[in-house]
Amino acid sequence: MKILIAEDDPLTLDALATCIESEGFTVLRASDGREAVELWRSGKPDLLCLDIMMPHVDGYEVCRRVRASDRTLPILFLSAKNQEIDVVVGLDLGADDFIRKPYTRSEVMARIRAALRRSAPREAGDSFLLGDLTVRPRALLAERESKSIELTPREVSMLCLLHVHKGEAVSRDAFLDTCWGLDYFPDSRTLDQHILLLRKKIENDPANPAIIQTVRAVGYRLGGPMRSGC
Amino acid sequence: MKILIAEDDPLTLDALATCIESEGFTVLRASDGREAVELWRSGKPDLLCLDIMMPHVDGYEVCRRVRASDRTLPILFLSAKNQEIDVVVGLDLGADDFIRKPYTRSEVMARIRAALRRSAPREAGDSFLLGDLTVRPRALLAERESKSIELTPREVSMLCLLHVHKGEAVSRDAFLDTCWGLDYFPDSRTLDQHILLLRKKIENDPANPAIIQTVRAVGYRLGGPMRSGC
DNA sequence: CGAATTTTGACACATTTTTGACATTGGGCC
DNA sequence: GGCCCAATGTCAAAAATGTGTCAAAATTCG
Repeated sequence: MKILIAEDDPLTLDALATCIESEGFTVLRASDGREAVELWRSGKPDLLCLDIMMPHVDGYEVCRRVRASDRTLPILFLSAKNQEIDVVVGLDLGADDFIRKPYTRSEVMARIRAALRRSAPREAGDSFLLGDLTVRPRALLAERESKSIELTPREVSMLCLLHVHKGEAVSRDAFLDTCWGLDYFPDSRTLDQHILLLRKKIENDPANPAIIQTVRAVGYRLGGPMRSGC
Repeated sequence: MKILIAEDDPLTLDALATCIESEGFTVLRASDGREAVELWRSGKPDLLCLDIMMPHVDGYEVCRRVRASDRTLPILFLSAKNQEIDVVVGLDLGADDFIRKPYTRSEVMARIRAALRRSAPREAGDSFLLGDLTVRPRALLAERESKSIELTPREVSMLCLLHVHKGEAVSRDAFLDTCWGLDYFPDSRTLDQHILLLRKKIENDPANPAIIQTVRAVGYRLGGPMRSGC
């Protein structure tokens, strides 16, 4: 993991860098905004720590330029500027966090860890939520209020497919392609049957499915209020 | 977008809620940790704001429980506790941010916006607006004020056709060509019938269609604000 | 072998699509 | 304006289609 630090005061820069390196990260050092942008382009860091006031190009401007081509790279401001308006400006420029001086090493590290954690790609096999149900693919389990429901590999595979396509309908063909062999096209009730069993297992009221909704002529879709949907 | 606030001081809770609501969010209010967990399960909020010190179950514990089944929901701590160790504990529990008192409204809002922005890499994709209606073709859904309307594939196809030709009339032949088989020429009421059903589903007042307007002798066209001077 | 899982076929049921009959609307024409 | 005609709106019912459900058979796996 590479972290870029842009800070014009050599002492502060060094203190920060030492601290971050001691946690096992690689540090790229920039002493002004221009250098920061160059290093960002050449060094491919995983996270930026930017001071606001720097020669040539200030931290805001660095943030703006980076965000123009990378909307997900974690960017943290570290600054003595203490007006909340600056915080608001910084965050609304697309920064992920704004740490005011005086800060402690441990807080800076905690915020860096938090930012990196968020940007880490989710692994397949991680647990996820389906309504009030927690699905743990690797354990072949679903849990509701600490009650466990055993699942078969195929059932897990179906739930994962639905989860991956959360918010949209998943066609019956997609189910057969993904959860069965590709060239499998029975004119049969196999898929319906599996949906039926799944619903009996995981729905509170299998007769009125709240989790697995059917989309006639297409397939199925996850129900419930979608988070992050606008 | 729903935001859950857990805070045991009624005055603080109310001030926060008012502020957040004024930015257009829906607020779920919890006055202790237990309530917060219940509301989280039932209300499906998009973000949590947690006070640390609360009766029954404290903010840390709420965070722990939520993170046990949802690793991506944005969680912000708002607290008077001012030791950086608390900040570190909070963030390392998986929180996304930690805002200390005294905070300003604008900073809280900026940090909420930042957290929501990160959690919504969700590409709105191909969903589009029809008046006050959001159409999500891939989900076969339309939404108005968070109420879902189920659509059939044909209805989606018709709405998409109208949307593609937004601002101009779409001929009946075009509908039949695109949404039905090409060489389809019944002297029948099929198309009218489908328009009728669609209007019943999506129009506020189906008798006076505001979305799907008929263009006599031609076909139909999307309503709403038209460019003037055609 | 026995248990769990998967598949199949038959049937009922619900929804969508189409059709035909009839009412209503709007525009051109006298 | 009033009339006529074609285009569209509306309804109810039939036809077509897709799913839910069950019981039983087939398969897999320890």
